[in-house]
Amino acid sequence: MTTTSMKDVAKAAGVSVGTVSNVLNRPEAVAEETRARVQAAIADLGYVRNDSARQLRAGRSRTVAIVVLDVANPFFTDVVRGAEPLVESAGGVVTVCDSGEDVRRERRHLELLEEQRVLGLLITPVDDSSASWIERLSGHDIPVVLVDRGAGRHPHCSVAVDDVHGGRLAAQHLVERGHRKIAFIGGPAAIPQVADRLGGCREVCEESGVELEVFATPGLNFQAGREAIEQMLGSEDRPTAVFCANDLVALGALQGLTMHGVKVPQECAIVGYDDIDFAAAAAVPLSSVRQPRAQLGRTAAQLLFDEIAEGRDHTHRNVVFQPELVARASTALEL
Amino acid sequence: MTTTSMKDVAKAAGVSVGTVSNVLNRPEAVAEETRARVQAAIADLGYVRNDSARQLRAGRSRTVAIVVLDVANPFFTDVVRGAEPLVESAGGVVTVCDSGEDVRRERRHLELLEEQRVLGLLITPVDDSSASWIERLSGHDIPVVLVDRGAGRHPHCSVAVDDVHGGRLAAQHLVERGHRKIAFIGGPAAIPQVADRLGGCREVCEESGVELEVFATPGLNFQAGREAIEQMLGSEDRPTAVFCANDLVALGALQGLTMHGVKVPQECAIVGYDDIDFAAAAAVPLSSVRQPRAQLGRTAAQLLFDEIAEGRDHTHRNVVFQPELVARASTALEL
DNA sequence: CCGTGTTTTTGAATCGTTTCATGAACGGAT
DNA sequence: ATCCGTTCATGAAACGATTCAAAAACACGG
Repeated sequence: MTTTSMKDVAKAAGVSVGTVSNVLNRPEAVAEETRARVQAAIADLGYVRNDSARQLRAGRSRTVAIVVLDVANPFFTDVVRGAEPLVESAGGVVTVCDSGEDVRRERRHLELLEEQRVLGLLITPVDDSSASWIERLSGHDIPVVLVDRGAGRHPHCSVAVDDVHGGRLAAQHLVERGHRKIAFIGGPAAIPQVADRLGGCREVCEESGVELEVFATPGLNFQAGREAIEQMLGSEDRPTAVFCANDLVALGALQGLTMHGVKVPQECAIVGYDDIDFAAAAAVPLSSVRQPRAQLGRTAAQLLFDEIAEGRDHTHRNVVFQPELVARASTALEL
Repeated sequence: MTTTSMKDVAKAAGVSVGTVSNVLNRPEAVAEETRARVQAAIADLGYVRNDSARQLRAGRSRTVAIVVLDVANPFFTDVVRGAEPLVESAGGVVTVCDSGEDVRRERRHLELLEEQRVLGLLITPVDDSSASWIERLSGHDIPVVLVDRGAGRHPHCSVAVDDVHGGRLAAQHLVERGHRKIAFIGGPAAIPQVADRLGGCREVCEESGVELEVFATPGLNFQAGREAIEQMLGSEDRPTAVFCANDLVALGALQGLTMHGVKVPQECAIVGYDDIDFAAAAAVPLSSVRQPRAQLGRTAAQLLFDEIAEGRDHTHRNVVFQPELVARASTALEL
């Protein structure tokens, strides 16, 4: 009843454990006839390799962990999809961890991943407070690549999109459309992406003398967008356009506005961020700032394996992509 | 440079490894003063437990694996979200594997999970061909719970939703709305959920003499929905309503119809399946068959831990939930 | 039949924990 | 001083694979 080990297989095939191991790992190094005998024994006993033992010996697992802010956000699933093929073709396995924008959850994951001696880590940190934890991992020889986030002066590779520029694009677009009062919806402000997008937006507003009102949300999801709209509709001198920190928030905002009979874009325009697939399929197709999601993931994985390969004499690289604005109905000029 | 182990900690603290282990696992069993000394050494050396060694000794990992058809489908992320709290409160960890509706990918995951000696498995199998593989795992003492899928006569616990009934609900709704020719969009037909939903739909159509045309798709995503519409619009005597195997397909279909200037619901009604959050926020809010997603996940995890706890004398349970139809604009009667 | 070179196989050492039987240390009662 | 009961600490034996130096088996020319 207890699980069968290599020893059992060895006994059944009348060989030593070393030979069984060879059949599994370097079949070409064992004689045709022996190999067959061992393989028969394996099939017979239903033997399955024990990965813990393997890893213990190897000192490292084959797992690449990706820690994201929200697995339910299509943006991140696309990033993961971009990274997977590369990892798998390198013989690795991907494991996805959801921090849920919560520093404590993130830390729990990091602790666990370190105990598991993962091969590498791709992470979109919740905020700057994670920095020391992350450095701890890379200090323990676990290469780390920051995703959707510049490394700043942190000692890591990174793949990011210029969020300040993205924020500018969105704001410029709205200003060009003639809006004189804009709302920004998003939060928590500690999330760097949020801060940067807002920052870019604010720059443009100041440059062009447009009023900006900020509605902070506790998270970047559907729900948050809807609630922020409730708040916004309460205020007098309502903004004529909203820029949302991501598309989920924007979809929530859109639904909130629609529920209150506010016409989009005639009475209130919307710009989102990420250009997830659902954006184009929304009630009113959303204008959005597009990021190269899959490429973000692919490049991150690439940097990770480069770092692993180069070992000691590796120099960190920081790749920055430029976002672009996709204009759709939610910011169309009134007909 | 090499990782520090318990031995190093023991030496630094001037105790034996057994004691260090005790500090970590049963701190109350070691004297106050010693404990402090060991903990200081741990912090000093930056010691991190090696999980592989732990698992090797324990013979089991603490990981509960969830294998889903598509991580990007909000239906599944909600199921996962439902399961997570229970698993974590039991001291476990969740790992999500995406089979992408591909039997081969699914099998690769299963092989790996078996090698990892996971604590348990929650799986939505791609189709029936997985059955023998899955039984192999449970034969090796890894409890398995089927998710969103009845166990039939397979020896497992299961949590499912009555898809045949769901299909009936959708069709009935459309028939009541006066439609005389309905299209079903979805596939591959080998996926049981697809077959059942179509089956229920077909029953109702036959009972009420309504014509049914089936458009098979290679997958259950956005893209598939859009392509099926291209095909449907080509045919003469076009159906006046479509029932889609899930909401992603429905959203794709909606976009396809809109792009071709076909008005929803006036010229073509749509019913989706799953009632994901995006359904209500779609261009035309989607009518959909709702499943208790989170509860599905929660119950599955519950059954899994029950099985683990009961051990030898466990009897498999099969829970079936009933779906309900949520009517929205996409099937509203013409105004 | 021997020596030499090549191909296979062996088996002990190792990875880092946890567990557990054993022993040490100590206090208090006799 | 001795004995007993607690409370703590010890260290060796697993767990199951991989690795590698060394032994065994074989081939073949002389």
